[in-house]
Amino acid sequence: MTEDNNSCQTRHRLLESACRIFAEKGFHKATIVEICGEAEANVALVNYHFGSKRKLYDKAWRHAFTQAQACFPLDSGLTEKATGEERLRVFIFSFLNRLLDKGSAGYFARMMNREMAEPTPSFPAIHEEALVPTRRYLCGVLRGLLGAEVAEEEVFCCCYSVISQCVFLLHHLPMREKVLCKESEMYEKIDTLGEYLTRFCLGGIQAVRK
Amino acid sequence: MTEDNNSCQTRHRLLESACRIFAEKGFHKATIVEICGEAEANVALVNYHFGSKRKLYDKAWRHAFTQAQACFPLDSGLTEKATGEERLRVFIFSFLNRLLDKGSAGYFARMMNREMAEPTPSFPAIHEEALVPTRRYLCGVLRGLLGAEVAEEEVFCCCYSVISQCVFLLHHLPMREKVLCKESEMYEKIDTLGEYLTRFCLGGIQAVRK
Amino acid sequence: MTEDNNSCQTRHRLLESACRIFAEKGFHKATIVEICGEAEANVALVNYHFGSKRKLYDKAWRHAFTQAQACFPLDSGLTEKATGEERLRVFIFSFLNRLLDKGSAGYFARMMNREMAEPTPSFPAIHEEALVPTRRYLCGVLRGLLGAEVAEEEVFCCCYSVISQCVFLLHHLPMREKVLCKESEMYEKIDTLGEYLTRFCLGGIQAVRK
Amino acid sequence: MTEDNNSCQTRHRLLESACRIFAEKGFHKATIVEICGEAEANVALVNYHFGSKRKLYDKAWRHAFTQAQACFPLDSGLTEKATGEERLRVFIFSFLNRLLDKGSAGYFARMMNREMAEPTPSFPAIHEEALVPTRRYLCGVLRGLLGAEVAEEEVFCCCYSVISQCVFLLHHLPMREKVLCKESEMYEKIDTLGEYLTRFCLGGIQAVRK
DNA sequence: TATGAATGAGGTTTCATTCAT
DNA sequence: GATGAATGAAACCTCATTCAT
Repeated sequence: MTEDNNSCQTRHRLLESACRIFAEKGFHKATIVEICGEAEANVALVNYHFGSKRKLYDKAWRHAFTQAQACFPLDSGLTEKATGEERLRVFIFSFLNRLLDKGSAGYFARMMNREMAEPTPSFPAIHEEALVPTRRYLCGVLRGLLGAEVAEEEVFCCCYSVISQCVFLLHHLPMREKVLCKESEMYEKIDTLGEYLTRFCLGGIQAVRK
Repeated sequence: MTEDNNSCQTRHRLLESACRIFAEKGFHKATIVEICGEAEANVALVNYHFGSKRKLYDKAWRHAFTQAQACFPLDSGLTEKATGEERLRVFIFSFLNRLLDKGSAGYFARMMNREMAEPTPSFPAIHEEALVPTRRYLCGVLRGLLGAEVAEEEVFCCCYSVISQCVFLLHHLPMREKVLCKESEMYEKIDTLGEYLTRFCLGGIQAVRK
Repeated sequence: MTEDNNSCQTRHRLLESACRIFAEKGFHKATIVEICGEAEANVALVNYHFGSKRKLYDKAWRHAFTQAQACFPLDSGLTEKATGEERLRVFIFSFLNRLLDKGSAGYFARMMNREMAEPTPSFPAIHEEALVPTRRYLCGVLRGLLGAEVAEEEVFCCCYSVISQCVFLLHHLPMREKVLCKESEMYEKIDTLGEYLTRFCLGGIQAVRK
Repeated sequence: MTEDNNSCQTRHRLLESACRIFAEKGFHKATIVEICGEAEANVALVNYHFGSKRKLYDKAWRHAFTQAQACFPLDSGLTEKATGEERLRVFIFSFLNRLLDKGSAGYFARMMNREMAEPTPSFPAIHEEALVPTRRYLCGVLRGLLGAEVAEEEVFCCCYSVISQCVFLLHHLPMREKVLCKESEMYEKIDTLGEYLTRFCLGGIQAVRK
């Protein structure tokens, strides 16, 4: 936040618009004209403030990631004494919140959604700075549940199992928006959903542990 | 399929190229020039034969879906006496094969990968014709495992749990290509992976059933 | 000429306009819009026919060089028995004509004028294909005048002496156009000028030969 | 030069940067941002101090010309008794030094190199203030060598012959940088080169004089 | 004097689509 | 059926210049 000093309002407005529009349309379909239009700024200002569309995107995903982390920490409210099950539950709920938030805390997840299907040149940096740390945290939680004798590879697979089920919801967002699939209304209720996922995953983990 | 009569070779070549390139690059980044280049056809022929890029895409995903179904039926090799567990295992393996196939049987899955993250106007039709039937089949399998007293909603959730874990692999393909994440090498082995997923999902289902 | 088949008139018009405008304004100040305007063609056609502005330039200088060679061959009218002095005179006159021609035979020289002061990425190819052969021809002529015992380096210097004096005229064109320097009116008379240059250079060559 | 009072350091830094960058890239390819970047000044200051890019260029070439004159006077070290040949030799060496100097004494020559190929609106003033006086001086030297009965026009031609051969070297600099033409290595040695040019020109002059 | 921000015009390129043959 | 040429809209980027402070 110190380097992105908001001394310039327009610059900040551009960043906000960029986050929203990149999240909504992805890097390629988002246009500078649209971002500037929303920020009520001249198109040349993107290049003035950020250098290029790509560099703006780099600032934007970092900005969005910071907001997601701040709003929904992965270990929110956990004490040192929390059990592995509690840690997993909290992770799942935090992750779901990040994924389903319709405001600025959800921008990063939506950007990642596109990034996975159609990576931009920024992907390696995103992976390094945002995805790997998250995965590492979850692996730690899962190791606690699986015990020491389970192979690292299986911890890793469980990690993907948990994440994939959460992410698929987001993956599913456009489907729901387009198709209005009434059966999936329950997905709106994060509580119900989180409980279900926790239960399912704990069952799966149990089975993996043998 | 009768209208797709291969009376015209060029038209067929265009369709094949379109499948490959739409699968590789997605609808938006694929260009007509490239598709025609690969098919050794004139650019005007896309519009002549199909009307527009969008209509070509419509033919292409259907074509790709047909191929995926033909190569990897979801109930491949099952007899009437097969248990629920066997049915689930076969589903997972078939689905994984569709997802990871590098040839024409994998085109549809890769198109869907993009379609989920960035739906085109064709999405509703795809959903209706391809995704819903698949989901319905899997729900049947899961109902057999969960028993009659479990709510429909929970069957539905399990269905998403199974599918999401499979799909995430594909979702992860570009990431793996870009980042060369060595830890996930085991994902190459469909056998190992399928067994893992079957075990994890059966555990999860067990937990949901209580 | 065989690959630049003029089967397409617009393409040919574009090439002609490009030669004229690149010669007049140089690569950087010439704009695609202007070239297409003169050729009465859509701006996208440059990229359609040639791929990019740079590739158009590549076609253009080659086209212009071909025209210059065809109009004013360096050995125009020489027989096998021609003396060294006659060969030098013919070279100087041909070269002057290429430099001072106001039509298409002079385009290449004017392009080179810019290319020398501000080389484009095409320069190495130009040098290789156009400049080196010309220099090699003149060096042959000069070797005949200087005799066998003069060092290669000195032949080379004389070559530059001859060329530089010719080229400077062209170099001087914009000056004349801008300043209307009446003293230099004689430069218009290629005859007078060519005789002067021949005399001066022969004197210089004599002095170098000792 | 009194108006160029160095009361303002920033203004002076801008002028210095402008000289260097205009010499390196020419008027058109040099950008205000780059000049100001090198001078560590704000982009608005060019217009504040000089009015426009063009007016900055006007100050710059004059500044550069002054430096060239100060470093390498055309009659450096000559006494009143010096012969015409000595005067010519000194002129050629001074001129070569101005052309080939890599520091600030060479900026003007490099600006002229571009100016000749692609004149800016400043050209008439440059011609009047810088080029004509130099030419006039050389004509005086040549008149001494040619004698009184040779026509003014021929003195003028000889003047161009001398200058053109010198200038061509600079004209050739970018070519040498791009193409690494090893044959011309000797051109690096100003001594060798100056002697050669003096000899060649004296021979030419002799021939013109008949 | 100096600054950071803002502007607008203009440039190249890409691409789906259409036209005439 | 098929072709090559042509079109126009839209995208990103650059840059000299100007404004408000």
